[in-house]
Amino acid sequence: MAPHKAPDSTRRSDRSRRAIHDAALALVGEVGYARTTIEGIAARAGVGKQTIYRWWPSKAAVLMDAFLETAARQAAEAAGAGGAETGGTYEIPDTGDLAADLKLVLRATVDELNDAATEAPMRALAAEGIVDPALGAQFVENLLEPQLQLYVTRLRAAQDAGQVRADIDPRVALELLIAPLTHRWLLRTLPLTHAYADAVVDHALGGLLPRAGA
Amino acid sequence: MAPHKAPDSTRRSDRSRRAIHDAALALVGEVGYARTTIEGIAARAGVGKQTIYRWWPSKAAVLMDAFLETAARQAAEAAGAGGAETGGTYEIPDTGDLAADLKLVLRATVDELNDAATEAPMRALAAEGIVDPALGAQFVENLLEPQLQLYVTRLRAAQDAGQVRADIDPRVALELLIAPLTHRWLLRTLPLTHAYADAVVDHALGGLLPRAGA
Amino acid sequence: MAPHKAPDSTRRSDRSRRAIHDAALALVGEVGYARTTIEGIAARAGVGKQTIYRWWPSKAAVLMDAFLETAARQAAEAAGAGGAETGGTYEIPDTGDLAADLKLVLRATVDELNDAATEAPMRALAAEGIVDPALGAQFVENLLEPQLQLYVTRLRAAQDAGQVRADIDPRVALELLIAPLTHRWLLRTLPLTHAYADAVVDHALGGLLPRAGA
Amino acid sequence: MAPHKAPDSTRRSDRSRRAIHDAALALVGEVGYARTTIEGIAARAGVGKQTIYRWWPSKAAVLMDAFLETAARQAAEAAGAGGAETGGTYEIPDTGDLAADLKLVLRATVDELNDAATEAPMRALAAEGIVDPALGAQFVENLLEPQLQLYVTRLRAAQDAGQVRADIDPRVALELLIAPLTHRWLLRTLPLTHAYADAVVDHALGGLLPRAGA
DNA sequence: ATATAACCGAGACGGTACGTCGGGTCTTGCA
DNA sequence: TGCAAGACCCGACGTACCGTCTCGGTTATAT
Repeated sequence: MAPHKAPDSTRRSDRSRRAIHDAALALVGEVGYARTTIEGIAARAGVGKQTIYRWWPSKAAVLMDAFLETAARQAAEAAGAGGAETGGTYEIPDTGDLAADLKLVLRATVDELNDAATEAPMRALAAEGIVDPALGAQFVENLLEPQLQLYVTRLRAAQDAGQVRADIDPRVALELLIAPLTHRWLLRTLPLTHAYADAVVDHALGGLLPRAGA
Repeated sequence: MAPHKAPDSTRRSDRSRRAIHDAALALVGEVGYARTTIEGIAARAGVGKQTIYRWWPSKAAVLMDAFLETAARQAAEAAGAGGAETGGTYEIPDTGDLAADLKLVLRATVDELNDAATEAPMRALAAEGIVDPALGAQFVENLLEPQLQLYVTRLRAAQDAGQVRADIDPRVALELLIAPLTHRWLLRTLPLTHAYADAVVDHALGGLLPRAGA
Repeated sequence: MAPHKAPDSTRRSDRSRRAIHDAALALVGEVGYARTTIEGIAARAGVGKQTIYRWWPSKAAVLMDAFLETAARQAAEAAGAGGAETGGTYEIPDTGDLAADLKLVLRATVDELNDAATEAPMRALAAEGIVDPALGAQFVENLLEPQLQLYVTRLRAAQDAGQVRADIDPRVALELLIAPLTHRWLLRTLPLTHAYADAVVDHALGGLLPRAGA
Repeated sequence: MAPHKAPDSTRRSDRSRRAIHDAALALVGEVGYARTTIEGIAARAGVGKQTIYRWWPSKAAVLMDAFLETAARQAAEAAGAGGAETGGTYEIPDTGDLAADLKLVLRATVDELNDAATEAPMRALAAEGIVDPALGAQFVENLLEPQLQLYVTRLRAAQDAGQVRADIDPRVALELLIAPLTHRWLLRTLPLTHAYADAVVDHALGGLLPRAGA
């Protein structure tokens, strides 16, 4: 199990790391994931191929890293800017009106998913994660799950406030809200709009069955 | 457009077509989608590479075709066998108990998705469709949408019977039911079980908000 | 040793045969021998590939046939025109002046070899014959040897007339005259000119050694 | 011109170069030129195809290189061995008896041409050079012309010694001697023997015309 | 202050697969 | 049955990238 020469990360060139991230994201955006190659990234970044292979195990890993870095930077900026993020990464607002809060957040999510700039690499990464379990786990753990936890938090708060039934499992509830958006985005079955986000919230909150009082 | 010599499909070898389908499915199952090559499919099928390139534009298209063929055959058999399918392709039962009917069908879906035999090619196809819009559209149109329509039908019947509120949009409702399963399957966030299917049905039908009468 | 279905040559389409010859010669002239393909010949001749494979064993054979046909036609025309040919195929003149007669014929040969129109296919055929003994034998027997025999005849006549030494072997003598031209043409060592033809005749007739009487 | 990335020849692998030469010569000898493929050479040499394409433009060029290398090595060995070569590459002997010297050398040439081991690749190269002017020029310049110059030297010496007429053009004379051998070898008209070499020398030296003193 | 060890750019290397071309065989439908 | 058409299996083409491997060259500690 010789680790086969672990490179010394203290001597790693930050300049190269950044250039590789940038080149990878740019190329995926321009020509798509499939036609993005390690050689192409290296050439574009002005970097030797070995420098990529030394630090990443695969093309997908490079891209993932680039994403995580971007996400981290954005989070840092958000935190720096102080305020609670909307569609971003920070926290779901709690105005007391659960429906309104969820619609706000899910509309922001819709906008984020519909953003042309990030769509290609995002899809590529998701697709790769679907096929490659290890990468998928990383994707979920680092990018998706933190977001989902925000919903858990918000829903628990709503339960505590009596706005959501106590026998609801927040994890299931959150998937009822999030999954339909993901579904439309990934599979492109129907357009992903604000109206749809609203409808999802309304249907999920209200349920399908006739209400006793109605 | 691109005339580029359309081959004469009346002279196409059915033997080869079938062999290619079989080889493609077998290889994807055995070594995974990424390591399945056109060359490998051709060799396994005992066929010239050109025969694949003559009739399909890509590896994904071959696989899609193989799936459609399989699905069509199963549908034909199901129709021949007469009965209403459960997890299959035919029809959602209507016993009058919507929750029970949905749980039955969704549990079957869970089993289908968890089937080790079809998982690899199914994931591969889905992933490819996520990145390639044309393929994705074909995937949705031919494999997914027909299934979804069954839910629309069943939900409308439930509405007519007063078991579902009239202001519910069946399309949205169905996505509330299906999307969470798809979500767990594609992203592998948490295990996809019968219990989860049941929970989804219960949460979706009942809604998150406290019921007036409760 | 079943001849594997000998085709019935009485039912052969003369139209196709000619079209194939023409297409073959045209293509070799236009794109060169190497880039001339059986498929290309068939397409150009408006003929099925099988029609070529039915009657010829190889691309070279088609070309050879085309040449023989052309040569035969020219010979027929020459014979019809009555006169003795010069550089052609018929007969070497005998004016009593051997040197002059040979120069006349060899100059005509030079012109023939330098003819741009026939050069490409001629070279191709020669080259193919150099590598493929069977084809080479055909080439020699049908195209070259008949020409060489004319020299034998003329040289014997010269011997009979006392213009050439009796101990000369006409076969060797003829090769002394012809081979240098062929050599320059095939290997492109130096330009192939009338002056060279004359020089070859002079050197061969006079020999290299000092003449006793000189 | 064609920038197209010139490879850095200082980093070229000598091991590969040699292996490719050897494989090429071996294959041409074993299966003939036409059935020798780049792919086959690469496989036999244990080399990637790209390594061949990186350094040579064509199969013929590989073979030519292999020949030149072999010839150069033999020349070096001959030079090292010190002595004057016979059929080889070094020098035509001058014993004062021109006829005998020429017969010696031409007989050696006959043996060389009849050598079964080198015949196939030699013919292939010659044939390729006949069709491809660039390759032919290389063939002539590097392999043929150096040999021919030896004859020029020897014939001039003979002229100086009064053994050959002063009005003889050594270049034409040499072709009178060499071309007939080449002719028989390339076109396989008649067997190429020592006796023929002798006859060519005798006919060329003595000439065809009756000698004054005879 | 200088060795000496790493990362780094560059790119040649042995490979695998690509998508295309053409070879030679076989089948179909027309004359 | 000959023929035009062209699908078929196959082998090779020349190219693109893979991941590994040298090669100098530049840093950047550790003597």
